[in-house]
Amino acid sequence: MFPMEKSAPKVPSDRTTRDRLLDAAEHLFGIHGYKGAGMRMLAEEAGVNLGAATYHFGSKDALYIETFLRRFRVMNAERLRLLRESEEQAEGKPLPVARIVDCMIRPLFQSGLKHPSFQLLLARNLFMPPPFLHAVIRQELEPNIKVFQAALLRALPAMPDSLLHLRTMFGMGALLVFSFQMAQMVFERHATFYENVLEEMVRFISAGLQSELPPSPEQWLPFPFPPDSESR
Amino acid sequence: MFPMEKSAPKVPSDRTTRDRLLDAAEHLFGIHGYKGAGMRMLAEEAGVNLGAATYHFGSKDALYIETFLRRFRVMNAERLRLLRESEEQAEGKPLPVARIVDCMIRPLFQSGLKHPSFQLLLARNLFMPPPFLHAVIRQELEPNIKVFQAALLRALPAMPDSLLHLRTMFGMGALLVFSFQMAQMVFERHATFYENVLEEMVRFISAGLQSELPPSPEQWLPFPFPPDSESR
DNA sequence: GGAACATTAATACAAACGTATGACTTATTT
DNA sequence: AAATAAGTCATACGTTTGTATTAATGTTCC
Repeated sequence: MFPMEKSAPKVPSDRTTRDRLLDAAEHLFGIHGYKGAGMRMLAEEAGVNLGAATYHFGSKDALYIETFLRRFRVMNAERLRLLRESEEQAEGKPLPVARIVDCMIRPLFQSGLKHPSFQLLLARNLFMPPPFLHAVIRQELEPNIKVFQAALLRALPAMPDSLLHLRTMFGMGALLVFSFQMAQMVFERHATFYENVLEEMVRFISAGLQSELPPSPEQWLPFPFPPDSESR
Repeated sequence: MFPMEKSAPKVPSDRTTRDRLLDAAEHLFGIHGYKGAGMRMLAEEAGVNLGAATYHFGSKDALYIETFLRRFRVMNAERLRLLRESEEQAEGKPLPVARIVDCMIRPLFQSGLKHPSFQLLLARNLFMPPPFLHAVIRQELEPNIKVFQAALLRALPAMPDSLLHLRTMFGMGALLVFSFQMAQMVFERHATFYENVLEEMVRFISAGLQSELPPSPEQWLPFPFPPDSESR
């Protein structure tokens, strides 16, 4: 029933079918969304048989999750790596806000230039993940968010937690929507000076984060990220 | 074949079936998206027959468009009204950036409190509209964007067009994603001090828009809004 | 009151969906 | 070389999809 139930030394065999399926899934799920891309469509684009998908992944959901995590994990790891590297260079001193934001954003830009389809998929899923993905994303993203929040709090000691949380979410929104648009530009081969755009985005978000504190004490509930859409 | 081909003085009759269908569509399309909500689901929630949808709207696409435009139009009109009102009060002097941003954002907050389902629908469609909606949105949004861009340019005369355009887009992104999350909070009856959040968002976006100009001349292509997803 | 129309209702249809199955071919192992 | 496993393939099943069709029921006006 399942591909490697016993023995199976190192998944040596395919390396083609399975990966071609993943690539096709990344591409088509990114463009059409989870509901918009059917298994037959994927199989055709990948040039494999319809049954191959069920064989290698078990179900559409599982394929979707795997497609998403494949790059999401390395992107998050890269984010942490950059931040740690910066903090080592700073030798104990709190990092400037812009630097922290840069560490957060840069991997997304880099990944977007190499894998625009994934960037579409990513934006889709951070915005409105299908229900079965929601927990996965949260679990994968949570440690990341914690670390960056902590770094920002060190850089902005006067800012209340809840306010920073809200502002971070605004920044995420700007980043998210923009990355979606950028992916389509990359897709259409509209080469642009993305380094400039990245700098500009860092400036925008940093300015927002550092803007003056509100006169009245802020009062609101925490907004979860990402929100779960299909829940109702 | 069609409901009011001739005579048909004033569409007097229903006022129930048709509107119940629109309400159900707003609710379910908002939550599940275009692909996620089927005609039978809508009919059941509205408490009407399946055929009624085809009869009153012709097709699923048409129903979707009408559901979207019903509130989108009045929201945009309200935006323009607020801006014009502010400009009259200013008597020729350029408005402060924060004021312009407020006029842009406030109607969305108000609408979100009254019609959270529509807010979900709106965020969905501004982010990744189904292909058949793309042109509609663009046409409806274009004059609005022009007016606000002009007002911002008057407030920020030193800023190059392309930079303002990019920063505006960042702001849109923050607004968009947040409105999606807010809608779900409203849904779950988590009453919060939304006026505070609104102020905070105005502050964030205004700070981003007014942040220092880049040292090097910016160079990039214009990013379209909204981007068309399904196009590839 | 009956003709003309507007609306609702029940049912049918072809297409697309995700998944399951069993036969066939290729690899790997002993 | 035989045997076992891994992978590929064509095909089929049961749902669900959006829409079309046709009959039944209200409603309106002369």
